Amino acid sequence: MSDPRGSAPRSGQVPPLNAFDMMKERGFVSQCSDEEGLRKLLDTEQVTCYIGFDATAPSLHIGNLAQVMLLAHMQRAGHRPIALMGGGTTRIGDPSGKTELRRILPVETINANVEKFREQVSRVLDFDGGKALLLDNAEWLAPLNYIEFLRDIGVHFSVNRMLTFEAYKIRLETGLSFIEFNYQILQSYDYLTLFRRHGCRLQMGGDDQWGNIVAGMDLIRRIEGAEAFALTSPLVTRSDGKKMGKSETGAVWLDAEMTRPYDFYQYWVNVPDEDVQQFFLRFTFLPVAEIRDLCAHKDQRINEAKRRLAHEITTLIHGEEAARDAAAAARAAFGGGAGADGADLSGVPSLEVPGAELAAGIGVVDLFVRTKLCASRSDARRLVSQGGAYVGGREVTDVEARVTSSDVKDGAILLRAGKKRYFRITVS
RNA sequence: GGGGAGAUUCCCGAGUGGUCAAAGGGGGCAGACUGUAAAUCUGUUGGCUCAGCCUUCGAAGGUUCGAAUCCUUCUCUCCCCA
Repeated sequence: MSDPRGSAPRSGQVPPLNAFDMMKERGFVSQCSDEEGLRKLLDTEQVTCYIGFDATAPSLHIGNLAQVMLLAHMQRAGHRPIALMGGGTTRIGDPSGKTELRRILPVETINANVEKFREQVSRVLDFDGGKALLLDNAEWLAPLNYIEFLRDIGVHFSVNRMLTFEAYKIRLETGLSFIEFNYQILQSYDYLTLFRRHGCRLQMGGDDQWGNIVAGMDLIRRIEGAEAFALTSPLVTRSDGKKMGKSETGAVWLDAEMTRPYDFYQYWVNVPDEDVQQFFLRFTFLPVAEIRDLCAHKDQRINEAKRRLAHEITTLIHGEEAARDAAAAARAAFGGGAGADGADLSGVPSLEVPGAELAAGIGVVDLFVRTKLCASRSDARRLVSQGGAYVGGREVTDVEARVTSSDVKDGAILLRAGKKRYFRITVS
């Protein structure tokens, strides 16, 4: 249970017959091209399904993780997921939901991103023995011949119809370049290719992808005369209206360098009450009944559930040890009061400062800036004057105050900015 | 190709010669209230050697005692006509 990967489906296991209902129960279903048809298909055979991922950032963030989790849930239900990296389509840019032209990334950057994704997705999906596939659409998009493509694929697309899609309608107001306009055609071609090569018959994605997915489905019907399916999930939203995956400091990434495991863990602990169940369902593999149980309580006990949620997801992404460290650090910081003696602060970011320098004394303002707790000296002054700066548990009220060796406790100094941000200074 | 509109601080968006580091909203940060939640209220939100100084209003020049505001050129964006 604590290592979700441990219970991945074994080969030869008979697929449970209700993958569709599982998705529905866990909140993954928003729109479906043919609910009955898909349910029947999922009941009768192992279905290959895919979701595409952009390669615009050097790491997946937790919004993408929602999609990866859908694939993982499908895998556990006995089906075969394909994670398709958009190494090729990213060279174009998807206009869906965007109001501005996306800047086009250099090919080398895209390739590097694809490699990072490959590693991250492997943490959640089990690729052993072809139980899941990881592909890059650059493989078939890059060598495309323009004339042939127009002749074989382009003929099947009606510009009139494409113009009716909401995504393009919006962009029509502000401007839509020709290559962006082709995104849907390329994504459709992806689906067709996966159908041909891997027998993929289900494409999933977020609600914003509905148009693109359906277009691919149509293409398969026109060219191959075969039935394929489309299914979209509601975009993960937070009840407080904050953008999913955006923390105070920006997006929450899966990469430990970009978002420290401690912050990753804290993100989930700080989720609004109303969202806990929804996140459990989509981001963990816990049985639905158990989730309902965990989320049944209001008031303080819901925090219990939040910690469990954070533990499950952090374990999945960063491993059990990192999750434990993060939990311990959080307990130390919030549990027994800030900087309680003997607290385990290993998960709190830290900085080493030469003992000699400390002996001479360092201005609080300087120190807070050095820890990145404050963006500038002005910012640090502001923090102090507003009563949000703490050194070793004591509030600092004087901007001119200095931190010296006498502030060291157990070989370190714990700094705090506001209620939640901690930083540890160690002496060398 | 022709005509028109515009580029303002993290975002949106006021601002047409001094009282502008620049209204208002959003977001962020801090404080109060709490459950490391939400909602709400308050303060704050360019930088610094901080009662003062420096750098910002697409870019570069110019006019002026003084420019985000006026002039010139350039770059980019959008709209309309062809």
